[in-house]
Amino acid sequence: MPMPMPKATYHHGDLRAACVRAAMELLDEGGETALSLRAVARRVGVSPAAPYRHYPDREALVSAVAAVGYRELAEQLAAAHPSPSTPEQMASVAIAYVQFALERPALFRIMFGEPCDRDNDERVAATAAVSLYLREIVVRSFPDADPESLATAIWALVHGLAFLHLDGKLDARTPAAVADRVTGAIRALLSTARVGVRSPGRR
Amino acid sequence: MPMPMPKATYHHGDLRAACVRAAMELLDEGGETALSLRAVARRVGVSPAAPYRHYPDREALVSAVAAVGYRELAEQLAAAHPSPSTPEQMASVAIAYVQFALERPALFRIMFGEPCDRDNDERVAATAAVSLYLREIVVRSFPDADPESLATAIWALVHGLAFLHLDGKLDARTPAAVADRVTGAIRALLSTARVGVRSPGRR
DNA sequence: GCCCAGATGTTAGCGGCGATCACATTAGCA
DNA sequence: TGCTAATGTGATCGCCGCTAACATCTGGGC
Repeated sequence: MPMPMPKATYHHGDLRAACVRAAMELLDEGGETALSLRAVARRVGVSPAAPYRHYPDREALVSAVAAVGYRELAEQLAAAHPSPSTPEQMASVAIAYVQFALERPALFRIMFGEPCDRDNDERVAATAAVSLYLREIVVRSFPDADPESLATAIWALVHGLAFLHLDGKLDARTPAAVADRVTGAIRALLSTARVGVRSPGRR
Repeated sequence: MPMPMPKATYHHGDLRAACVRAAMELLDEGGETALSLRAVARRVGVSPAAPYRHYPDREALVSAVAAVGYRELAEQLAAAHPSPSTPEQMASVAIAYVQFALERPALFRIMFGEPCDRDNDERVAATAAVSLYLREIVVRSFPDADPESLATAIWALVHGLAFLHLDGKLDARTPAAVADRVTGAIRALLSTARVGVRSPGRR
C-alpha cells in the first residue's frame, strides 16, 4: 500500500489502478450516475484533468471497470462451484450469476447494459473468459451436445433471469425466491432437454 | 394537425406528447447520450425549461419514452404472429423480440437496461402488458404447464438472447444468423422439454 | 363580455460534468 | 549531471439538469 500520506509527492505512483479502484467504489456506493471522472479524481486526490493522462475518455475508464467486473464475476461463479456438471451444481452457479447482478447492479449494468466499447481489448478478453468458462462446463457435462448452442441457450437464460430480476420484472425481494426461480428454470431446461441430440441445420 | 407554422402561438398545444416524440427521435438517431431535455426542447422549438412543466425531471421523460417503447414492442410481437401456439410460431415471435432490440438498441436499453423508475405508473402498466401477452401465449400453447415458471423461463431466454446480441457477446452481424440462433434455442427449450409436467416444490 | 386564476412558456442563472490546452513538476535515462 | 518524456495542475469551453422569478395565454364564473 503506497501513498498513506495525502499528497506527499507530486506524482501519484499508480494513478491508473487507483482510478479503477475509486471508480468501482463510487459505482457500488452511488450507482452509475455517481461515477464521473471528476468524482474519481476527487476521491483519488488528484486534479480533474489527471485521469485523462491514463484514460482517453470516460468510456475507457468504464470499460476498465467493466473488465474488473468480468473477472470478479468469474471468481464468484467459480466459488459457487469450481467445476459443475450436474444440473443442480449448474443451478448453483446460475444462482451466483443472478446474485452478482442483484448485489452489484450498477456494475452489472456497466458490464452488460451499455453501448459498450466493443473494441476495448481488456473488455473483449474478459468477456471471452466468462464465455469460455461457461462453455467448458457445458462440454464437460454434455459431451454429446452442440456446445455452441447449448452454452448460448444456458447463458441467455441465466442472463435474462438476471436482468429481469434487476429491473423488477421479476420479484427479487428475497434471495430465496430468486434462487428458487433460477433453480426451477435451469432444471426445466437441463433435466428434460435431450441435450445429447443436436438440432438439425445448425453449424 | 395543429401547429404548422413555427411559433405561431405562445403556447405549444401538446408539448407533453411532442416531447415524447422528439425524445424518441433523438434516441433512435443518436443513442441515449443524445437524449437530453435541452435537446428535446430545441427540437420541439421551445425553451429549455418548458419541458419541466410536464415532466418533473429527465427520468420521468425517459420513463414515458420507455412506456411507448413497451407498446411498440408489443405491436411488433403481435405483428410477428397474432396468437402463436406452436414452437415455430413462438420462435418467430422471439425473433421479433430480438430484432426489436437490435433495431432500436437505445430504446431497448432505456426500457430494460436502466435503474428505472419502478414506481412510474405508465411504465409498470406497459411492462405488465408485455408480461400478460407472453403468459397468454404460454397458457394457450401449454395448458398443462405452470404458466408462471414457463413464461418466466421463455421470457428470460429470449430477453437474454436479445441482450447478449446487443452487447456483441453473440454475433449479430447478419439477421439470418441471429434468427437461426434464436430459433435453435427456442426449439431446444420447447420441443424437448416436458412442459406438461410441473416441477415439484414450486407454488 | 369581463376578469381573474391557474396553466403554460421564457429568461437568467447555478453548479456539475466531459474534454482540451498550456504550463509545472518529476522520473529515468544517456 | 542534464535533458526528454511522462505525469499532474489550473484555467477554460460548452453542454447538461434543474430552479426561480417573471411573462403570456386560456378557460370558467360572474
